[in-house]
Amino acid sequence: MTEPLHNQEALVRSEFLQGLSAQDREAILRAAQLRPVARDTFLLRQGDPADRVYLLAQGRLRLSTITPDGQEVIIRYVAPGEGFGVAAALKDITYPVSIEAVENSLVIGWDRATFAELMERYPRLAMDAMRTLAFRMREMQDRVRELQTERVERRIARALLRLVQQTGRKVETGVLLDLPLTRQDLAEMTGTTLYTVSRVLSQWEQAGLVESGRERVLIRSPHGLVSIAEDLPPRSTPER
Amino acid sequence: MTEPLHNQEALVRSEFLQGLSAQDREAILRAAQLRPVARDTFLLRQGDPADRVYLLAQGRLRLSTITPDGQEVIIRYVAPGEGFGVAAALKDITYPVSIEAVENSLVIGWDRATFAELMERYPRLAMDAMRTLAFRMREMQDRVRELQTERVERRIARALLRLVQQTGRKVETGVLLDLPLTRQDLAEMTGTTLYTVSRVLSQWEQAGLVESGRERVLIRSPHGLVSIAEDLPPRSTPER
DNA sequence: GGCTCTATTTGCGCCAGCGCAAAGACATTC
DNA sequence: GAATGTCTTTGCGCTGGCGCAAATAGAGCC
Repeated sequence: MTEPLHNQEALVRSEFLQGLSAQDREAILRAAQLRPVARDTFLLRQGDPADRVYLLAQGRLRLSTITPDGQEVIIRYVAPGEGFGVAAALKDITYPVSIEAVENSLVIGWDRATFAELMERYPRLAMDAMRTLAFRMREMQDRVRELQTERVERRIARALLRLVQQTGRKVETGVLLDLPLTRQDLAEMTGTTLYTVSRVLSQWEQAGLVESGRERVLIRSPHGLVSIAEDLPPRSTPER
Repeated sequence: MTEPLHNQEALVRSEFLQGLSAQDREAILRAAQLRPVARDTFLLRQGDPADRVYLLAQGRLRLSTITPDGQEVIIRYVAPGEGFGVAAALKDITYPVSIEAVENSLVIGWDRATFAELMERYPRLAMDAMRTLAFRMREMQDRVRELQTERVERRIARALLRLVQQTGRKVETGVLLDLPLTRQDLAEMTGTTLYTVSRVLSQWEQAGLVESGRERVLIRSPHGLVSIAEDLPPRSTPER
């Protein structure tokens, strides 16, 4: 957490630093601290004092909450260029999620006061942060709608499609989700159990839609998943 | 939507206008337009261009989305002093929810450009708006966690307790939810059906926890609901 | 008071999805 | 390359909650 940083690819194109000149962006980044987070270790834990705002430079993070009785819920995955901890540092005393690296990662962070100063000095930064929050808000709203109105199969399809957007890597036979992803992970993203996820994936594999293995999912037919996620009945889905 | 406004009780104490001097607050309010919304009419519809930021002065609003196949989901109720439309006006082209008055209401609104200017002139306003967004974010996150991990009965208990916080009116025999609230509404807030809500309420009525009628719920024992919402098993709730 | 409309309740049958259990498939380590 | 640990699959039985249908209860209107 020592030396400064300026023009990493992911940071330049970050949602966070959009409307800013290269110069301002550099100034903002110089005020940040770097910190590597090794795979399978936690950057911070739910309940820790929320004193920093972060941006992911490299790698992949998972934000999750755990209920008192030990059930985990994955709030979202973070890809390079995305910010996190904004809402918490703004409003809460403590972080509401635990943050774990699912790959070796590099995060940059500002302490709360510094970030506040920066927002004051660079109103565009404040705007970007707000826009980011607004965007996350909208995503969460959609997720609530999904959880309340859609069946498990459809939710899983949507979750995969979202991951395709965020981290899909095109290969010869389809799109590979470029992160280690267990059945349990998918269950925690969609509000079901690892058993049901496994059964659904098996079924899709039969149908030639996906190809999945240990901690690995390859989507052979994104279009097929879309037709499950949307409404086009792939099979005998009764009217509802 | 004509004459200005300054010091309504609810507005002075609004989450939106917290860190501001009475003077600044007044200036901000003067830049807004007033608009009454009669009970059971819509202020705006999902899909309308998101060109305004609002604050509720009086009454009660319901924000909801509807799925293509006609299922409705209630995102939240708005109480006096609360802002809404912030995220949409910031980021989206169109509003993602429809907004209906469940009581005769009075809203004040700024157009997007004016609000942006105000935020620039009064950084505290920007901070408050951000803090509000962050707070909503957190609420939505909690709701997702609930939907994924908790059973229907518990979700209904939580929804009622939230309403108690927001709109509970203390009466002799308990706390009355001071808004017209159907079983269908509760179902749309908690991701279940009006049938299940009805059954659960009947059961609670038997147990003396609530007293409910047509579009009306009175909580006789908030404490009893809490013990359902939390973990203390009220009866023979098996371990998990 | 009677009519109409909407909200509520409850019996009943059904099924999507849960979760245990046990077996099988990969990876990793030494 | 054998052993260990984790992840995945699938059979099986069960149940929470759904949703139709039909009866009942309020509330407002004339």
